[in-house]
Amino acid sequence: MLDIRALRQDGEAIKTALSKRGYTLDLDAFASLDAKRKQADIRSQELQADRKKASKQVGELIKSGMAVEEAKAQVADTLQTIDAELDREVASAKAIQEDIREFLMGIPNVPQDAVPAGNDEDDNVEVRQWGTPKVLPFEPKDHVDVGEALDGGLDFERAAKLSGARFSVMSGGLARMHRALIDFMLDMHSDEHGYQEVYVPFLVGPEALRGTGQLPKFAEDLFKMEGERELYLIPTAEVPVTNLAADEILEADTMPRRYTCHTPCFRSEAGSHGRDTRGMIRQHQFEKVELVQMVRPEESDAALEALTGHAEAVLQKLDLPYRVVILCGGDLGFSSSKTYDIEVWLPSQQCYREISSCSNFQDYQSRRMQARWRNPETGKPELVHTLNGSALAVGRTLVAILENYQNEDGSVTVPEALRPYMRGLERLK
RNA sequence: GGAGGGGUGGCAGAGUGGCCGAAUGCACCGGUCUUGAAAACCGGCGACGGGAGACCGUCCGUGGGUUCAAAUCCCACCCCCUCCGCCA
Repeated sequence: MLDIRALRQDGEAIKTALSKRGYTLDLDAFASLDAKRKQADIRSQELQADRKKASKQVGELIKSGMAVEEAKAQVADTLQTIDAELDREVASAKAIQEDIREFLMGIPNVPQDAVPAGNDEDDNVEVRQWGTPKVLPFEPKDHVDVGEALDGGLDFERAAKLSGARFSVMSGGLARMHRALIDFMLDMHSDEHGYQEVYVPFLVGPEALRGTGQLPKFAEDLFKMEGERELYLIPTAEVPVTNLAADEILEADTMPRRYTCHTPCFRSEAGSHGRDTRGMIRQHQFEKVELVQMVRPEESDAALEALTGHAEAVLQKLDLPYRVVILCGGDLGFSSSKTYDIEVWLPSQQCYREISSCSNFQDYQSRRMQARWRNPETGKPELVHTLNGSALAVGRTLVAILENYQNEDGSVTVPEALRPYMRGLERLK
């Protein structure tokens, strides 16, 4: 959510910045809502103040010895006049406040200056490359062919029997490698990058989803539970982990907060029919190790660079070639002010595919969820900046390993860094 | 599932109809003292919205209600704790 004061003061500048992401901010609508709000606010506050004064007067009269009924009679007329108008004014003030809140909740975050202009992923700008795309001395198979050929490997048909399209079953060595990847990533972030591992609920209420920005606009992307309680399957650990700070005031000496968390993620993929239907690139259920940070505002730019580096470190240890791109305005997520995507090399597609997304949300999420810290310089609670990134999407990491580490005989070499997590196993056959 | 207790400022905790946005303690900030620090003492110190400001309004888990007046009384819901039962 944007700061309403900023919108009043710098409406035009914000509108211009938002146009970079293809969003047209209706400043006239805002101005008229805000004017209406102010009018209703002032009027209802006057009435409330008058009413309060009259009530106090009754108390004072009684105390000075007047009979209760007599004291009430003194103000009866005033109260009657006020009451006639008050209910209406308060109700309309409330309604307009709510309208403004909904209006604000529907505006995406303002892209930073560094975000390049552009409409879609084709306009994203490469920042750096790491490693050299592997050239295999044979025709590379894609991860589906590699995985299905393994002894106990990938099985999409049985997954479909259980749950339909976009699910997978893994077994044997592949299932173990999948689990090993999670362990490997969590250990790395805890031991080397200074994150605290957390375990969180996989079902959350609507308030948490409003806090991070999935609701109210993107309900169709979520799986909603049946039952008397309104609960949703999390689409990413970002939701429960970032909301740990909701409605809290963090002490400065406990910051920055850095959390790493493994969860399954559930996405309806409502808007992506026909895209990536083959294999496990785009699934309704997948595992992800997430990094989340809550930092002082002046530290968030540097924190994004560091966090992105932490995600990159996983690929470096696994020796998987990748590149980092900065998302253009049109491709930027709703709540983000700046996002780096990390894309891993897939030999079968001869291109880089997204495996991580690292974002700085600045105070956009924290304002929605009222996540604050006590600034020692001012003594006041101020909004924190939040960031997160995948480090990494586990399923896609597995895809990248299957493709980049495949051998001509159909076996898959286990990346060296992963072997300690797989009891020394060197090959999947 | 049954019985009871409870949700108040950053934390702890008082407050059972008007003088309460709220005692007190801790924490925090400023000052005195001190070579410095600690201690002691003095003062300050909730959040949000509006206003140039004086100020005004809202907020005591949430939502309704009673009343001229609600943290305080009534109703519903949510959450937490204790005991019993059940259970991975």
